[in-house]
Amino acid sequence: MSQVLYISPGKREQTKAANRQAILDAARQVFGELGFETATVRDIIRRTSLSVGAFYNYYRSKEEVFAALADDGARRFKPILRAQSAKATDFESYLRAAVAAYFDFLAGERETWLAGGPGGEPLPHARNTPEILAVFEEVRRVFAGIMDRDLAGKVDLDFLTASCIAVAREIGDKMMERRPVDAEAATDFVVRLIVGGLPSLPRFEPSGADA
Amino acid sequence: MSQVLYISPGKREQTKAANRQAILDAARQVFGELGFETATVRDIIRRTSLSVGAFYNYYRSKEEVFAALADDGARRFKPILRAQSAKATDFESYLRAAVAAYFDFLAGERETWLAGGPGGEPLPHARNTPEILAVFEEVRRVFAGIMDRDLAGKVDLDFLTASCIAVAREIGDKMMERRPVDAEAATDFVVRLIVGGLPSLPRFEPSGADA
Amino acid sequence: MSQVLYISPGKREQTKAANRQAILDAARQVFGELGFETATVRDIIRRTSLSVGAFYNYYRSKEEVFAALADDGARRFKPILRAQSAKATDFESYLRAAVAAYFDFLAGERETWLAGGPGGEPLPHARNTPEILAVFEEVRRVFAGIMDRDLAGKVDLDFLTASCIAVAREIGDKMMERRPVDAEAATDFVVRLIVGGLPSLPRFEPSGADA
Amino acid sequence: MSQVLYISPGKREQTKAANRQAILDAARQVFGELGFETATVRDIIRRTSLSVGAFYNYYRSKEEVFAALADDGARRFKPILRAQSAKATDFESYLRAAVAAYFDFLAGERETWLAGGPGGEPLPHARNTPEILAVFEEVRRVFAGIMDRDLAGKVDLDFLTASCIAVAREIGDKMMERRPVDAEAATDFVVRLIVGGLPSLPRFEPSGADA
DNA sequence: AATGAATGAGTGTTCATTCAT
DNA sequence: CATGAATGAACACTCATTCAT
Repeated sequence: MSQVLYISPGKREQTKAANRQAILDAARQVFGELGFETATVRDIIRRTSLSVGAFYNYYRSKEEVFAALADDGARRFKPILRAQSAKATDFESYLRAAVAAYFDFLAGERETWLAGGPGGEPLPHARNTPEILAVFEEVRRVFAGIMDRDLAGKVDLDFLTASCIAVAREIGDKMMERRPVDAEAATDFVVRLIVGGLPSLPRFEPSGADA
Repeated sequence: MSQVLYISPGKREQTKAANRQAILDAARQVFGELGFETATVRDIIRRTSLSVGAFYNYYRSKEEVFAALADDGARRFKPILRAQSAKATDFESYLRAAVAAYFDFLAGERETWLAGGPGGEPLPHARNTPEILAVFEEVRRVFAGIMDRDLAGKVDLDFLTASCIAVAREIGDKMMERRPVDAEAATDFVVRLIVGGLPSLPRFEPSGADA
Repeated sequence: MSQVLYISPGKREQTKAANRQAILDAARQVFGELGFETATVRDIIRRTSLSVGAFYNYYRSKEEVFAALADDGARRFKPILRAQSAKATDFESYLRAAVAAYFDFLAGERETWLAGGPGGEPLPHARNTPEILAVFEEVRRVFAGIMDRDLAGKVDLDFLTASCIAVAREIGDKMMERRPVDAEAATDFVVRLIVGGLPSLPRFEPSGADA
Repeated sequence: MSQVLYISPGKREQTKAANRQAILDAARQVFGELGFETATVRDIIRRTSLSVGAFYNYYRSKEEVFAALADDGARRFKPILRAQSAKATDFESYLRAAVAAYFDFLAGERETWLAGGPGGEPLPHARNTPEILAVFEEVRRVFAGIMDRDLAGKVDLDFLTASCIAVAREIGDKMMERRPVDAEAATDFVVRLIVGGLPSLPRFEPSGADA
């Protein structure tokens, strides 16, 4: 027998990586536009030069691509957010750091936004890429931690966290739809709105009430 | 060979309307719990005394019930919102009126919220009843009008509207998850946050605004 | 509303029952010819005037038809076998009763044997209808009980049971391939062979050996 | 860019034969454990140091390995059986020789039997290795010849052959499941049962036989 | 009108087979 | 020759919609 070993990545490895990425990119678009349920594996591979079978060479199931996308987003965003918030000292700087990190992440994802399916209608309100959902989860955790330390027992934490996320999410989307994408201005808007509104919020005085 | 019994021939029109409503009610629950894609027509009629066939006597498709639900919500909410905001004089009272109207609407929908899937977990992000989405659209229009009159050219209207909607939506959901449902407190939270933050918002003074 | 109730079976019920049976018959053929794995649901419905969807109106899965067939066979055979063997007094009459019951059952199934797919090749050695497998299981149990009582400790029970089943099975198939089908002759052959051979079988003498 | 190493250019032919055999061995195991349909080509090559591609270098299809296995078994068994039965003088010695040969063949295949699925239950009716089926065909032919010579016109030859095969097959399987594997005892059981039963079999004396 | 069985396109997934490297 | 990624037909099963009753 003559056994042949190919050493060094070579073209094979390259295309493998490229295909993996192509599927990921297509999946990001499709999930974003259609949502997990509506999106079909065939929708994904149609945006690709691959076949159904090839999809399953790279990911074991529709769910796995979704998870891979989410992991990827969370993994890329987590260190940025951690680094930023480590430097922060009070609530405002925490908030600003987190929002700025999130908006930077979003802006970095720009290429994805620009894609726009070949034949499909780009559904308006569909920004539910698993990556983005994962990022929100991370932000939510950090925010909760931040506010717990600084503001506990004074304002309705649950409501406040929810509001921060909601505003950041919405303004983030709006920001991405504008040209040029101005992350600084958007960050400023969010932080001023929240921090400005904070003192006006109803408080439960000394005697501890619950939520 | 097949014997036919007509039971209570009564007011045809009455029962027709009742069936229409029964489907609508069932659909509201099901779409709320499962989302449009996951929900099946059979899921809907199962919560009804009707048959699949009857469903198609009243609505031409799954999509049509969804649309009907949206119309219904918008129709019921529009007059309330209009009446409330007619009495308002400045931005704060406008905002408060609109948010209060929305939260009242939500609270009135309570039965729906109480449903809770038979065997399943009350899916987290499944609060997208078409009615609710329609209400948001209406709120968005009114808000835009209000702010256009009072604040135009000074703050980023698009961002501000988006923020109001986002916060109202999120806090509305949170409110509904609490017992007892306290619409007044929730309204207060939203209004204070927004109105309190308003003065801190960046303004583009004399020179022209952008898009 | 006018509610209409159709009372008495009517044509609907009739065709339902007919379809159920048609699927069962088609499945018996297909499983017999192809085996459970190889047989596809489409193979089954192709032998029917129904659609894929209809199949699932009647049976929840491919496995369920298989089970239904097996249950049916076991249910029909069990009482016959029980009745026959209740009357038996020694091993020979037991054996004869059981074999006769099995061969009668087989002969009663004749229509099925005559079917023969429209376009497909009637694979030679494929008599593994779930019904028949179920019948064998039942026979095996009864035989084991019988021999346990009469012959325990003297001959290799496991070998003997296996031999009885094997011979009955094989001769049963052969019998069905002949015209006319002569159950009595076949039964006689099996019983004589086994009962005649029994005294020659090796025994483990007084001192108990194991199997 | 891709570096190619040829390892041990050695005797081409030797390794080719070895690979062929490796595939055959793996296939024997896999078909035995899983059956033809359930077994996948990947299941086979996974028990090999080869790749899917290599599989198709040696065999043109999954079916071809199956056939090759059958041929192999028949080829190996045929001479043994022939030799044994050449020495036989009457029916009993013929039968004993054939059964002994078959059981020896089976015992020689022991390694295969020992395999036992990695995670799964050793499927009950999955002893249909093509080799074994082929062996049966051969046995059937020899038996038919033997009995034709010795017993023609007196007993139902077709029934008797079928019974011999059925019993040998079944007892062979049982034998292989016991420890230690005792081919002699098993042979004795089969021969005594059949030969003992033979005189009791119904005969069609003077007048003509049917088919 | 009401019914619910029938339909068949569509879904996620598997697997024998091919072919560029 | 070996390799293993690519292919696409096939599978079991679901579900919106139609239609005979």
